[in-house]
Amino acid sequence: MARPDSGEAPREHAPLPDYAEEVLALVERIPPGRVMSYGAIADWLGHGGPRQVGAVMSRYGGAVGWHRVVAAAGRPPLCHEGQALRMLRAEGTPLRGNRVDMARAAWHPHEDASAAEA
DNA sequence: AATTTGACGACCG
DNA sequence: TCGGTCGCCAAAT
Repeated sequence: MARPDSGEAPREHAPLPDYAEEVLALVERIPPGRVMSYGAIADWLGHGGPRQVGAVMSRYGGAVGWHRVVAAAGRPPLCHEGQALRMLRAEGTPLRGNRVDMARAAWHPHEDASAAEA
């Protein structure tokens, strides 16, 4: 069984679309208590768009912290918002009613390489 | 190969 | 603040 590929995260046994690998890899980097918007992910990847990120999450999001991905307005996925809000709250994510306080919870990959701030 | 979908974003009223 | 509309771009059918 020769598999020339190595180094990929064994989160899925089947070959994922290139875009899905990038999205899932970034979603898994989101620390607890923080969230990222679909648009922010697409922007960080440098290509695609918020719709593409959402489309990937709908198919493969179940393997990652999908609840840490919210809309730019701070509202979690419309399909399971109650479920997501509960998990976000359990992680200590700053919520504001049924919406995430993006002003405090918005995370960016750059922060991970720049130590923690106040 | 073409069309439709999709866990959205920004804009408008 | 809320609801409706158009646009985006890759994946699935």
